[in-house]
Parts: sequence; C-alpha cells; structure tokens
Amino acid sequence: MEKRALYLRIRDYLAADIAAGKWAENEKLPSERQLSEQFNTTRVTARQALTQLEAEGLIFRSNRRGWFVTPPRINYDPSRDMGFVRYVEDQGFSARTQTLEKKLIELPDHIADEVGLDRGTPVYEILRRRYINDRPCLIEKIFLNPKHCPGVLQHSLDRSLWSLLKAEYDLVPVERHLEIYPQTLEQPIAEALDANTGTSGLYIRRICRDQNGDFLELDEEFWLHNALKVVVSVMPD
Amino acid sequence: MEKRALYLRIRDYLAADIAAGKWAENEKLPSERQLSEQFNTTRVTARQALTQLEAEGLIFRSNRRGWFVTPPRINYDPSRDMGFVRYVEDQGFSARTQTLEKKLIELPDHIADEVGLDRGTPVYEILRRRYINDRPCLIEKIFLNPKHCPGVLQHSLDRSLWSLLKAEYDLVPVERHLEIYPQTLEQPIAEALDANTGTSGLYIRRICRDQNGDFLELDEEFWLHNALKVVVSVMPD
DNA sequence: AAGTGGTCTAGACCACGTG
DNA sequence: ACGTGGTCTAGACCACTTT
Repeated sequence: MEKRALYLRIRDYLAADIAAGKWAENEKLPSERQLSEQFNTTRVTARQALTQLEAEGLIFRSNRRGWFVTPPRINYDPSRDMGFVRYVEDQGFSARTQTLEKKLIELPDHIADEVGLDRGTPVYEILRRRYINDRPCLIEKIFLNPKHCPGVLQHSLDRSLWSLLKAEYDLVPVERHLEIYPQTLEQPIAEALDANTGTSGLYIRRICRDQNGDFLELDEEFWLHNALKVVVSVMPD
Repeated sequence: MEKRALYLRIRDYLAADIAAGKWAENEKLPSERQLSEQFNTTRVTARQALTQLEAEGLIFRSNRRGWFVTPPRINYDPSRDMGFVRYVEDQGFSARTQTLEKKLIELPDHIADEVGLDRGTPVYEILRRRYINDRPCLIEKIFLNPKHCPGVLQHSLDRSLWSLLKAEYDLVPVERHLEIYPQTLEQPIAEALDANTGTSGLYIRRICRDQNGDFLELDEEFWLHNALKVVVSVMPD
C-alpha cells in the first residue's frame, strides 16, 4: 500500500486546478486557513503544499497578501543585449525597465581583480529593476568601464543599454562570459522584488569585453526563479 | 527595534559555523533534536533554519540520514562536451559516470516535433548518473540520432560521449541550443540522486546539430541545485 | 477592524537508515 | 533497537495589508 503524504495530495489537487485554469495568472488562491479547512487539515500542512508548489514555480507569494498563480516563464538570452523590452514583447508580454540608481564608484577590489582592472578604478554603477507584465522580475546591477563610454549616465537608462552604447559610443561586445546558478535572494533584492528574503532566485552574471579584451561591462542579474528560462545558442570554438 | 526571526538567527549562527569550518564538507550536522535543544526551541523552528540553509545551498540532506555541509560548486560549461570527468578533475574534484540504461526507443512526439524529426523515429536513449567526489550530482538523459552513429550502444558509455562520437563516427556538433532553468526534481530522479522528491534542481537541456542542421543529440540534465555554477563563453553572432 | 501570511510552541506517530 | 528525518495536529501571537 503506497499512500502519498497529505501535503503532496493537496499539492496534486491544487496543481490540477491550476492546470485546469481554475485561477488565472496572477490570481490569488484561497487563504491558507480556507485551504486547511477545505482539506480538513491544519495550516502547517496546507502551507507545506503551497511551499512545494512555490518551489516548483507554479505559484508565488506576495508578502502577507497571499499566494498567486505564476505566469509562464519568458525565454531570456543573456548573450543578446539588443532590447530586453522588444525581446520580451516578441513573446507576447509587456516589459518595463526602471532605473533605481546611477553613480560613479570605485570598483570593489574582488571584482577589479577578476576582470583585470586596477583596484580603485572608477566605474559607473547602474541599478535597474525590470518588470514583465507589471510584475517585478529582476534586479540588475551593471558596472560600466567609463573609459569606453564617458558621460553615459547623462542619458536615460530606462531603455536598451547596448543600443545606447552602440549608437553613442560605437561599442560592441566581442567576448561574453556568462555565469548562471540558483541562489536565494538577499534582503534588499528580495524586497525590491516584493518577495520574501530567502526566496529562491536565479543569478546571472555577464562580463563583456571588446576586441582588445578590454573590460566593457559587468552585468549582475537577480531573477525570481520562476520568471524565466535561459536560452542560449552557441557556435563551435 | 529590529529583531530577526529566531530561525534566521539560528541560520546565521550555523552559517557562521560552516564558514568557520566547524564541519568539513559532507560532514553531518547535529540532529534536529540536538539543535532545537541547543537553541532552546522546537524542532519545527530548527528545521526552518535548516531548510533556509538548504535553499541557499550551504547544506543538503540525505533521506533520513541527516543534514550535511555542501561541498563547493563546480564550474560546468554545457556547451563543451570534451570530457566531463577531465573537466571536473581539472578543478580538483574527482568525477565518475555510470550508465543506468541504454536502449533504442521511439522518440516521444513532442520532442520529435521540436527537433524536426518525423514522429516515431527510432533514437538511442541513454540514461547516466554522474558523481562528483562520490556524490551523485546529476542524472542525464540523452537521445542520439542513430542515423549518424549506428551501433553506438555497443560501446562503453561510461566515458566521454562526444570523444567517442568523434573517434568512431567523426561527429562534431556545430550548432548548440541551450535551455537552463531552476526546477524541482521529480520522484525517480530525486531518488536516483539520494535526494527528496521536490528538492530544487537545475534543469539543463542541450540540442546539438551538425553542419547541415541535422539533429544529432538531445541532452537533458537534472542537477542538484547546489552542485554547479554554469559557465558559458559566447562569441558574437 | 478584519483578514492575511509569518513565526512559534509542544507535543505525536511513522518510515527508514544505521548500528 | 535506536536514532534520524518526514509528516502532522491544534493551537497561539504578531506584523502587515486590505477594506
């Protein structure tokens, strides 16, 4: 006799309802108390089912507001920089970018060592938040080498950065290094994404260099784990 | 007055101990009951701290055996196929590959449609498990187009597949499509990795084609989420 | 003011892994 | 046989959001 745990059966039940479209994208599920009553159990067990669905990416929570059905993942190719908004819109979603900060700073030592710049080198730092269908999905921290794009902060940065760099400075990345791994979102980032501290996320980092191997850009992206599917095409070496 | 939740303070305490090397890699932490006593709380709260550390990738659990310190992530470049074992060993780890199954099957319809083969096309299916430092870290399901590598199943597959395909059939992939996203591990896969059903994982899929655009290989990998850092280098289009 | 999730207590029984 | 985590009960109070 094999009997799945109660919380997994509740999970299955809710997953089936979600698949059947009982709730629309971004629509709120019944409260934990309602669910625990409905399934004749306690809140702890109902929560366990919800947490499992959250890990699977089927639902997400908004702090103290409730649980909601996750919209489909977008495809995202971090090796292409031409128009995030356009790229997302081609998939039938709306997208929006918001610049949170822009300033000139000294590159942190450990990053300087990594990209091969002198310690203390000044770089532009840009902090942006990106929305998909009005849902904040990622925080992006960009470091730009000012040697190659002096004064870039004076432009509006709510648009495609690389189309700006191409148009104004004729900059084109030649070499791109990508790093991708699952990680939890730390407090300030989780907060900015209306998520709980410790929620799972996907970390993406990109380093771009020009034809001389000069450092152009370091881009760090902190995504909600359920918002995207990374898609990359690679040609042989 | 800001006061972090108890489970987060326990988390911080344990995280500090781990960072300080109080327990070695793969070493077992004290039991949940011991921890809850030590921190003067209940098992539920101690577990919440452990679960948080698990999400962060600092510790992992082995079914009903306990909680253990996670070894460092390996770098992994899914766009390079030359010698997983060698690649891992270059980073100072040991690696091992185990073939679980190999057979000729009909390609599932939805995959056939995707890669552009006729439905019902026979393909080789290979199931492998890969270990890093004797810890099972991923399950790999490979579909090979038999048109390009007839009889490949007669060889030992516990070695680098692409070095075999190159040596025996002069096959070299020209175009590679990658998809990467966080997902939970389903029962059979979690089981094969000595993990719990529903544990978070990282899903990686690679489609390789030859110079004519012919389908060569579909590779699906199911990784423990804390075992790797995906690293890819991309040259411009 | 009412409802929601976030946190926490103090137990319990079970299935499984280890000696 | 014993220790471990896995699951579950039946409550409670709090912080925050919504009405």
